[in-house]
Amino acid sequence: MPVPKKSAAEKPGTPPRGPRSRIQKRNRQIILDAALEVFSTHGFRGATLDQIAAEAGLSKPNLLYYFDSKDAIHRDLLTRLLDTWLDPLRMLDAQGEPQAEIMAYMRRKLEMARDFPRESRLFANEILQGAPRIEQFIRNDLRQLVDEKAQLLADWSRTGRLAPVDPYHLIFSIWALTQHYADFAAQIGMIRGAGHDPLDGAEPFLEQLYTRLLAP
Amino acid sequence: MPVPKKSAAEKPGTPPRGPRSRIQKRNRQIILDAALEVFSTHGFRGATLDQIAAEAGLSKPNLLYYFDSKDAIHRDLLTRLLDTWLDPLRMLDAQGEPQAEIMAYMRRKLEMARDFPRESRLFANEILQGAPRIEQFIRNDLRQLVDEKAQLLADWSRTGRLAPVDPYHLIFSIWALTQHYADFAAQIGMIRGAGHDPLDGAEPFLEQLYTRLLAP
DNA sequence: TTGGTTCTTGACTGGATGGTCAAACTTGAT
DNA sequence: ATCAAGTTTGACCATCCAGTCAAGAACCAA
Repeated sequence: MPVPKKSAAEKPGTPPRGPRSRIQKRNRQIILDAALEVFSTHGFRGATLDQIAAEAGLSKPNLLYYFDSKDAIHRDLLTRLLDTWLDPLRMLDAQGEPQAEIMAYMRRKLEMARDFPRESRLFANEILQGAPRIEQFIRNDLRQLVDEKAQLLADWSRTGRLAPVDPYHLIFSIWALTQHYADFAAQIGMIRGAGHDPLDGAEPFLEQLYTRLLAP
Repeated sequence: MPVPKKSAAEKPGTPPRGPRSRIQKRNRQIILDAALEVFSTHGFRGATLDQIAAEAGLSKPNLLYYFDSKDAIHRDLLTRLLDTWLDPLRMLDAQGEPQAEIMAYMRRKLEMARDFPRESRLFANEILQGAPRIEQFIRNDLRQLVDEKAQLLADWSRTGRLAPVDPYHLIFSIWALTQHYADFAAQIGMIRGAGHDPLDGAEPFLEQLYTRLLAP
């Protein structure tokens, strides 16, 4: 009577589900980092597993030991991104001073463009393709949050604490301006010259722009 | 002694160079239109000739009868785009009234986002990938034009006809805001709901924004 | 109608690409 | 040191994809 092995993964080739080993953690992170680099510049279909493997310094079968498929890597990246993508807007505080709150929101978004340009480009690529993989996220989570904050902005305008301004376009304008510095960094860099940080002077300009717009 | 044929193209399979037949003109246009649709949503590497052929309602070999390669189609699209991409900024007139000139420039860019969203996304895709195919255009033509107009804006600011404002970031902000309505139309559409034109209300908002910024 | 030219396409090729697999190597608990 | 589990990879496969080719269909001037 053969003793059933207690061991092993449920499916062959599937890494253990529970707590991951040091190696698991390290290599998953290396792969995600490499994949972010490649997906964010070439888009999903334009990226290849060989490119990602080369970037990660691992073999292609090794990649597929840690992730089930190219799609799984991409899905993982997007999921992690969306988790934090909404935070800056969530922090817009109804109890705060309207102009200061909006300025702080703009500054948080600008920081994300500075610190996570690859994530920004990954997101931009997804939207350019019509957002096929994050449609539900946008229609549900993002839309609800924007509606809620737009309501808050409208209230602020109505009570005279903020200039009368279209709240949706105000939010869109912050997205447009801050993301531009990440997504179009290549263009800005080529125009401003090599020795120039693309974001130099961006914050003062945006402060000037929104200070003038928002004063009641 | 065989009489040399005067006829035929220089290379077999190469369409005639000179004046194109009706069919040539029509099919080239159909192909470019289909390719614009596909390239602008999937990027160069993410697009396939089969997709373009299906979109155009032609067979793949037929595509390659009119264009030498996938690359040639893409290059043709970019070339046509760049030809007109700079016009709105070129029209910024040193003789005009500063605020009105900038407003008119913003309006021209917004019109392009409305009328040519696919071209805008084609350009965005190219920049996201690091602008490999249009680097020379950006470093030379675009950079020179921007430097020249930034100089003009700086002069306007110095002589008090315009608020003191960073001229480069002023131009970038117009690019960012207007392109956003084309490139992120999918996102805006999902947030604002189905029955909504993404560009509704954009122009009044942008006028308000720049009116407040630019007043001396 | 005729005959040369232009246009169209089914069938194909070579190389890239996502993914599989079994064998080999490494690690770490005992 | 031992060995079972976890990790790595060379070789391989099926499919996709850009591009070719030769033969046939449509066009048009005489």
